[in-house]
Amino acid sequence: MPNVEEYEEIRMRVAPNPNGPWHIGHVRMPAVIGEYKQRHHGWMLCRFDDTDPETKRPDLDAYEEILDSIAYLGFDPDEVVRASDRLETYYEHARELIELGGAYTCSCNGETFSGLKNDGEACPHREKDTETTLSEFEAMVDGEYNSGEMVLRIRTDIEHKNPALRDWVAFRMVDTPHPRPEAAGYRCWPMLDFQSGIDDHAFGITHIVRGIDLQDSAKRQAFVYEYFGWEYPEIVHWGHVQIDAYDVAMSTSTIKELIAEGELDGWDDPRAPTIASLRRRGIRGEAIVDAMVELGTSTSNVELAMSSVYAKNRDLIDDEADRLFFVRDGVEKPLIGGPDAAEPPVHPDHENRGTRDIPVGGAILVEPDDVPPNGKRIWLKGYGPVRHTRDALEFTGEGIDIVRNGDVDVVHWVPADESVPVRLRTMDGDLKGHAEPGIAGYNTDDVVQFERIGFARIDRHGAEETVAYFAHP
RNA sequence: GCUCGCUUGGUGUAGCCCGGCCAAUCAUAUCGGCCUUUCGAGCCGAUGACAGGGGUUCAAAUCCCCUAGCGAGCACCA
Repeated sequence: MPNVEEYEEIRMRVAPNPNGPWHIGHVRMPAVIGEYKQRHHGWMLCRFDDTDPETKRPDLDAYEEILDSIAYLGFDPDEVVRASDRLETYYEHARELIELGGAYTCSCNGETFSGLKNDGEACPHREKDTETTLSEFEAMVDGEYNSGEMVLRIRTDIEHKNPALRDWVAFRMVDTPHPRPEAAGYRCWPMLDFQSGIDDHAFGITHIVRGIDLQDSAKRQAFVYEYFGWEYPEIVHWGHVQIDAYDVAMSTSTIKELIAEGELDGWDDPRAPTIASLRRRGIRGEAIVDAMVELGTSTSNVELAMSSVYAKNRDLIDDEADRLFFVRDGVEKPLIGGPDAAEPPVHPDHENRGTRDIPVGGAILVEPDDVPPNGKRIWLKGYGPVRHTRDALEFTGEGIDIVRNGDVDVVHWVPADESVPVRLRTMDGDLKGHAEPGIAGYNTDDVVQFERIGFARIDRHGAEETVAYFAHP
């Protein structure tokens, strides 16, 4: 953040549009702001920029879902507001701005004005007197126009060399009522650049972070700040984030469509690049925050490697995740000789957590790739060495040296009779298999490590099967 | 078309404002070794980058110019 030493308190805001649950890209803002707040005793506002009841229509559930996502990341905004509660404030500022000669009402249609603007020519409404503008604006506020009939424009510089800054729209009419009952009566809505500009000043925001798509916003808002004699906050623009490892596009509307079409089970489908999905997979918010913070705030577009998130998460959960065996597509083999049970450790780094006692029975399941060729040995982890003879595995009783010498692979296994059917949901689809009986003792939200496969979160124990979500290797 | 911005290894990042300490930092990734009854973790090692070209300077990743590539805005979306 630039010039932090010049402020007593760094005040930042995250300004989501509540038009759906968050995907991974959305959390970059709260992650970075939240992290900064914690490091430098900053202040965080969550302001819902819900000023478009029509094309980016707010989703009433999203307000809470977004706050929930922020909490999941580990942050707590100091204040939460909704722009749709603050219309009167925006109107007041608009009136003041009109008095200052900074705005005028305009009834040009979009195409007409666009043409004039691109030629650097003013429209006839620009020279209206203040009284007319004021009364027309009140008529806008009172809802006397229909959508498209009248807007309030900021008077900037109609010949500005950057056409994007010329006399932009501050308020427009929207016929569709806002979904929030409290705001449903309003028809005259501010545009983002106006609303956001007013609010950033009203809340004493010192540092704004936003995407490069809003590069021109500050330049537009600067005209308003100039009229009011305000000082513009410090600003950081950053590029877009892409996430590798996902087939599904990171776009609220795309995900929404895929869910509607049944391609995805919901917002928490493991294949969806959403916060709900990561959460269900047992990935900690902190891991996401760390990875996001590492991306920095460069203006170029960046790609977040999920492996980076996984590495962070592994650090966080490895120590407490108990070990379990899970065999995918098990091949059943009779087991001849050897002990009746195995006692592998609950966690190899923490002997004091004890052992898992796995009954062996007369046969076990191993993964197809782990079945050794006839006559060759494998070491059943936590149990001992066996040799593949004809169609069975025969206990040989050799010492661990055969593994140390590199001759024998160590593989995981489960008893054929007493194992639990498990469906492991992954980004690449569901895997069926069997886990050792001890899995029944874990509850929803527990994160375990399936040895030689990876970490997973226990989702539920159903009548037919236990469901787990795969986090990462 | 007009305007604004960006470009450091596979990925991300530090450095760039205020040129030398940068034969370029750290992380992740990949590969190899040690350790290990797992995947992981740990320890050790390796791989690998200043978009290209000019200029200024004793000295350029850093300043200037050009080229290329990428991105954004020019909405009564956020």
